[in-house]
Amino acid sequence: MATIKEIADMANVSRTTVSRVLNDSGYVSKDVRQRIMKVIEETGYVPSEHAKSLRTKKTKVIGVILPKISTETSSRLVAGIDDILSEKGYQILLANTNLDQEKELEFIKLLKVRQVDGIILTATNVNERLVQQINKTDIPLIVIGQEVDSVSNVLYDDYHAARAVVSLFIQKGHEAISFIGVDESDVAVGHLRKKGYIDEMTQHGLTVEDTWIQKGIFDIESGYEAMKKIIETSTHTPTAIFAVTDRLAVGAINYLKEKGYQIPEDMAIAGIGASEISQYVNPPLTTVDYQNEAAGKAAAKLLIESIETNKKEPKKITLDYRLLVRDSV
Amino acid sequence: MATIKEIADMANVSRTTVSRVLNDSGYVSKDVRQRIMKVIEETGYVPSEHAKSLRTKKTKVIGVILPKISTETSSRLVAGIDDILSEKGYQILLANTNLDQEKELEFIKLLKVRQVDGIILTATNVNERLVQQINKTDIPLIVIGQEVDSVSNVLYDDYHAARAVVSLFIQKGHEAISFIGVDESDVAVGHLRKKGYIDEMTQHGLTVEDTWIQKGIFDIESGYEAMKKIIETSTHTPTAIFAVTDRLAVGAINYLKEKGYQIPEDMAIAGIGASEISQYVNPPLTTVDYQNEAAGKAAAKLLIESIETNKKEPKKITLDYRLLVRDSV
DNA sequence: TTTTGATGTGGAATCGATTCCACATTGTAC
DNA sequence: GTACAATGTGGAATCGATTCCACATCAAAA
Repeated sequence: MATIKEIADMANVSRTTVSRVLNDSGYVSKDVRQRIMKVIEETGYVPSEHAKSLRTKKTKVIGVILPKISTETSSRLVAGIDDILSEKGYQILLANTNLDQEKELEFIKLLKVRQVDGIILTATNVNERLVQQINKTDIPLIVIGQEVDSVSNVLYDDYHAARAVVSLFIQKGHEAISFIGVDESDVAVGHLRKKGYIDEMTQHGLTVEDTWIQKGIFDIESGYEAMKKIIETSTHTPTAIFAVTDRLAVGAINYLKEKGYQIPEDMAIAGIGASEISQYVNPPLTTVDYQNEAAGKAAAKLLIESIETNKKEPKKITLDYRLLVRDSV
Repeated sequence: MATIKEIADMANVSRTTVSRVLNDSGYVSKDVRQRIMKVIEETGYVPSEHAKSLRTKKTKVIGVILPKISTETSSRLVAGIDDILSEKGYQILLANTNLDQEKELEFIKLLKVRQVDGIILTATNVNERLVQQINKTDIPLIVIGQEVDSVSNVLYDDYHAARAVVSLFIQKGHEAISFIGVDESDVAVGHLRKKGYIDEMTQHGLTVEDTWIQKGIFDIESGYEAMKKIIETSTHTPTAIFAVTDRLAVGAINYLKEKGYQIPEDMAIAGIGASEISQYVNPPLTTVDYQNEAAGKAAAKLLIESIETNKKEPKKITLDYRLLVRDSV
């Protein structure tokens, strides 16, 4: 791989001049410029990014920290991010925490060392140490999906989405509505969606039995188990189930079908996420579309803005959701 | 961000010595080592990757070129790759071609410039220019899913998988088996799977009518259209459908259901890919599991081996497949 | 006592770019 | 004809590490 010096020698000019052509800065005469261009063409020379980064402190790389790579949410998000970023000549450096909280911290450090121009963090739960680490990071950083005061966020409207789902059930005449959630340390999915559920119920004067609220851990299996618990332990069997993710809902459906329940006649059910399977379960699942790709795009745009203008004040964007009403209610 | 010089000054030693501690190479006395360590601790110093890369020509970054980010295949693949890579301290730099052939070439160049330590390329179709570009790349490179002579490959056994599916149909008594494929410029998915289909049919002395073979373009919609064509144009309506991807199969199912066909009674159907929806369509789809995650892992291992041993001879790995027989046949 | 080899440390070149400054040439206005 | 700005080019420092080589100690071997 050739270097700028070699190009300079071949074109009989100094490195400075080659550099000028490369970045078209400063004055270079037509003649010289063409001579240099020609040499560059012929040799297929491309400047080393590392040398450039070392000097300029810019890398054109954005670090993206994900809780898990192989989920629809993540891959849609990344698709959205990449869509905007690639347009602006940035590339994505992937960091997969595999739901390990420690790794979030580690990766932020690692990405700093690599001098990425910016970081997009999809956080699951936000603890004190993470916030500290975020605050002492001078690299532009966007957090998706969870609120962190000091930086820009792209947020889903978990609270209102949850209320909308419950509201739909109530409209359809349901009163005994049960809930499958996740741990509340996940503020967005665990806490806010639950709060939406509780508030909507309360506002309509509906009571919630303790056994109607169960927890899972994001996978289909635990949705099945949660549903089982609800059915087996409730004195009043509910007539509707609100699961905070589609996968949990699918698990619940599996259990209900196994026990001979008709959906939606015997039990209505809805999830959140608009995952692909939600269309193909039987009956098609009512869900909320969070438009992750749009979220990714929004985050990328925020980040680029922040990088290019070097502005500090954090912006908060709350995205729209769409309730997809299908046959499961 | 501190530099090695500052650390050296604070510890009253030379940069050389600090570097020695950092990489534990050469001789450093206990005293000095501890003194330096202490300063490093206190300042939270971490060496700049760029300066390091500039000097050592190593980046601990692997470029991964994907045809499309947000597909199950890709995300599983990446998950597998990351699994192995992160263990060895490598990170992934993502490059998404969005099915644009030109971009494959571009990205290979770009990744070179960024001096990645290796490249994993998931190619869709392999043309002359791509092979040329690959050959003149001195960076270790693995191609997944398509055969390229000069480099290491991780391959799916498309041909035999296709035969296995067709064989299953035949076993179940089907003779009129039709085929929904994709363009044959995609050697693996388009050509090999078709060849497997044809060969298996021929070997059993079964004839294939022209109209039984239709093409789609990887999405559900085109599966629907292909199925429609088969039904509408065939003089002999087939009794089984082999679609080369699950999505195509799902599209076909949608059409068949719409027209009142019972699956598998009136029409048996199978796909390839073991995508998540394949479990949740009704009836569950018979398909082939290619274990993409395993493929990703295999590719990553090959790549690391190639990087660390600096060996050249290309290796070919053909992965196992599993036929998942479900209610659709 | 001298040699030798292991141990310990620093100086300075190097990687491949960018960029500040100095200097040279040309054109234009007074 | 002089002054001054605009234009064009190169020298050399710089970014932050690694690494070759030289040099200094010191203990054990000859």
